Amino acid sequence: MFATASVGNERSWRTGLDAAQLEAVTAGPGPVLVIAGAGSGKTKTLAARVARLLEDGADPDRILLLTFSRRAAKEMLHRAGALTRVRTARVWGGTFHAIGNRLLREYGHALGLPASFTILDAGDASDLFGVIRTDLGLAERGRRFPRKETLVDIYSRVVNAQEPLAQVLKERFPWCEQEADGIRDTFAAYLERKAELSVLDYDDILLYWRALVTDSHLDARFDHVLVDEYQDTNVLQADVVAGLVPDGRGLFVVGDDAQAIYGFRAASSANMIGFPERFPSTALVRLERNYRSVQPVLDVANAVLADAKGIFDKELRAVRVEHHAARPTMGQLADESSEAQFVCDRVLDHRERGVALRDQAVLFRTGHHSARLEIELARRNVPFVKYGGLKVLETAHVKDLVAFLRLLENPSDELAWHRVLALLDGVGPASVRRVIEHLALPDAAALRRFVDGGAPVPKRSGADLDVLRATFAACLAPAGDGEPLGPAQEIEAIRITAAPLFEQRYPDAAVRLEDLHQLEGVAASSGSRAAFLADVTLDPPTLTSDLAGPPLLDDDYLILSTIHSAKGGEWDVVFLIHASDGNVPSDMSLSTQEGLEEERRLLYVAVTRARDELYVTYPLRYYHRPRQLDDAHTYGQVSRFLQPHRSLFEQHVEAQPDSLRRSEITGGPDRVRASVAALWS
DNA sequence: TGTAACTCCCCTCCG
DNA sequence: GGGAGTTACA
Repeated sequence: MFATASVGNERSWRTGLDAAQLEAVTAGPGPVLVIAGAGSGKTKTLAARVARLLEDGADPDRILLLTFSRRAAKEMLHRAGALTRVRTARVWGGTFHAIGNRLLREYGHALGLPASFTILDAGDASDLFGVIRTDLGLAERGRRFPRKETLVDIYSRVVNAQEPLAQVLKERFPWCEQEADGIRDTFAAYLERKAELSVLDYDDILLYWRALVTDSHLDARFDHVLVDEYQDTNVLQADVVAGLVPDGRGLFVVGDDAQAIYGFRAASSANMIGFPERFPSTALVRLERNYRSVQPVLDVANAVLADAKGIFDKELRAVRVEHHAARPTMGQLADESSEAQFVCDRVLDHRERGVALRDQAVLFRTGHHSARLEIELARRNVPFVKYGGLKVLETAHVKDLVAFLRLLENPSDELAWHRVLALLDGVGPASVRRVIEHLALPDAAALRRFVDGGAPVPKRSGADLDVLRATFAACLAPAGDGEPLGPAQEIEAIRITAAPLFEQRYPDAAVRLEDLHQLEGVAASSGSRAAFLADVTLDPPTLTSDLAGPPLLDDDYLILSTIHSAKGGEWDVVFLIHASDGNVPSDMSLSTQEGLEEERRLLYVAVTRARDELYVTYPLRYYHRPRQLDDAHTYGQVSRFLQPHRSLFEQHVEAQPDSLRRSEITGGPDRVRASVAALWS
């Protein structure tokens, strides 16, 4: 359908490209490294490159486009499709994890991987570490063995950065160093248990994929590999890429070291900086003209980056000529409620003046920073979608549902049994263990036997047990015509039959069951149960149903997003809220210089999302004061990265409410007075 | 012995 | 607000 765009209006991939973009698009087969500043037409360039390759006769099934979100891949292929008559449907596009998953299902047998494996999300992985931690007797009283979440973090760091455990402990988890032996044991047990359960975690997908491209002797699967956001790849991902195209022929990567914001996931812009050395014949192209923002916005971005360390010199210059472009606004609000109201008011103002809601975005450092705003938006009936933050998969009831589905997929999945059986009133870890022993896992027929014969649970759990058996029975027994149920129908059956279990567990069961209802739609588009489970693990939909409700397709809605999830996005009007020191930079990142620098780049990413107007706001006062680790930072004061550059903003200072007593001002009255006084001195 | 109830503590970013 | 750890009860 997109191909029609070119009919009668001969649009080709060359249309509207500037010299540098054209150079990148037409550069030889590769290796090509494109260093693309913010707003320099990176997406357009990648899309045009794909279109050009297709027009030159490349086989779409042998083109791979790796991005950081499924959304980005979709958008790029959509745009490529509009630039050529060749169909883009068969081009491979997606995240490293999604593509890795797909390839491992197809070729994993070459590595001896089981045909069907399930994927552990971060929560499952930490549950497994919790079990191991207890089994090995490391959770005993009075002992300060790392928490299961910490174990996952350490493990993931070791794997993703490919650093020895001792080094990781020393540099990043010094308080765990004396437990190194125990940690080593848990890691060994973790590997064993994953193999027994036929599960892979997120890191395994990359590890096995790398093994697939480096150790096995499969012929090259792709002729062209294009990678977006290359500055945010880690060692493992860079190895995968290099393995896909060993001599770099066909490789095209795009990145911006000033936008490297995934250090916590072991990403390193060293991959990008070192690219020309790894691939000596690299053609280097720089995209430097900013087409996105007006100059006053770029002035702020440049100021933020000017103080950065270890970044190539960059000075963003606006191509757009807007003589009356306003300066960005810095809003100092009395408290979080005022901030939410301020943002709502301005959003609605802009809409009145013709800027659709979907051309506006509100960005923040962490998922819960939007809580106040979400309530205010819901109160005023302003529809919104939120990216980032809590994912549906991380909520208890959805994990329950997924556990049901995982058992239907793989009846030997012990972790899923744990979760499902724990729904029964009166059943705890001990009963679960008994049931699992009774079921004699692994056994493909275990679920059938459970439905037919029950299981040893305490007497008072009997009624609940019957509900559970009935639920599985409803999923196993095809309705009437013998056609097996699809994933959506299974969810429906679980939601309805197991409703009593959810109702006794969750006081707000009605809302949660409605969430499950919503998931039926997602499942319906996934095709198979296995595909749905992979989708929901690798590309979890964000949770929106609780307040404003999921916007209807084609509806106009405001975008709420963490800064991380906003990467690659752009909007006419951008609000950055909670821009206080301690939030941006986050107080958790202050201990190291590299952490601090990453926070600076994060702010840079946020600022450069704005086309026309930028608002940076922060509340003077938090009623629930964020914790303060030391005196090096305060809340209620604007980010240290912006403090010296206040003159680049219009100032909006809200009067303090009468109820605000001097002693209550976060950060101390003197500092606040000084920051206010700085406005007119 | 195992579960429920209670208390305390800590809270990032993502696939 | 939720998870981990501890105590009280069946």
